[in-house]
Amino acid sequence: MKQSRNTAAKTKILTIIKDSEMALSRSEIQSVLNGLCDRITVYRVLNRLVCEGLVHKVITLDGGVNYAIGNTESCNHYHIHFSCQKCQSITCMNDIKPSFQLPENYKVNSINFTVSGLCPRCS
Amino acid sequence: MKQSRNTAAKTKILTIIKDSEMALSRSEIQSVLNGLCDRITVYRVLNRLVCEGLVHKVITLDGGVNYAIGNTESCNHYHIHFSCQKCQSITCMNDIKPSFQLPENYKVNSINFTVSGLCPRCS
DNA sequence: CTCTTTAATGCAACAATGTTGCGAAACTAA
DNA sequence: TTAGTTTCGCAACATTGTTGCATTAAAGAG
Repeated sequence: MKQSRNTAAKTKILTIIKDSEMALSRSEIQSVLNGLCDRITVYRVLNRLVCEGLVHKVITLDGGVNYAIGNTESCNHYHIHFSCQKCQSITCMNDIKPSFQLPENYKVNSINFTVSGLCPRCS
Repeated sequence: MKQSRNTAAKTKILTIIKDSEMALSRSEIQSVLNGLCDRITVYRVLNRLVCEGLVHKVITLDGGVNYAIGNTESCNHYHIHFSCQKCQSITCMNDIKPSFQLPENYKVNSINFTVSGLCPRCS
């Protein structure tokens, strides 16, 4: 395993994600960076952060990829993402676990559950 | 509202989706078409089929867009998609509805619930 | 069956996302 | 300070998805 370094880009991007209440896309992050680094570097930093378990991906209803703070494992297991149709925000609802019953013979590894509607601010 | 026509491409694509047990991507559909029509036409046909409520989109865990037979409305409301990590198949589990409890003030419109793991054939 | 209207198609062009290779820069440990 | 490795920026490329425009074809009217 490669040793990872704390570069300016990585630190800044991690801070941006940490300070955001909602999951952000690569381009949203990029626009806050004010040219601190290249587009490709943002992709690579995000991949590294996901690998290192500091950040996890959130897939939006239309297939967009967003990033939020937190470990992928704990995230994939039984928590809900809320997607507001008005303000477009994606929020991790860490405490809410859905329940469901699959037929036998299906082995569950992870789930991705996105609920779409109106958040408290917009409703 | 535009009047829709039953063209060769549309008929063939609808048949492919109907006959498939799992949700297919644009490129998978394309490769079965054997050059019957253009890439752009496939996109347009798929969009039309979704508009007409004959087909619905399924977003995979990594943000890919797949298509499966059936109405979007009925699909978005409370049914699960199963994604097999081995054979990559995406299956609509029409009968299984997850249950969950959101905080007050959240208004739910639709859900997208994808469970990932091993299907019966692969486990 | 032919004509007319309008939807559908193919092509070119474009935009956005995401990846890879490579040389240059920067970090870290000795 | 030096050597080794990681990260960065750039160029290039692949894939997905959309739009405008001229051409083709479906389907109803006569």
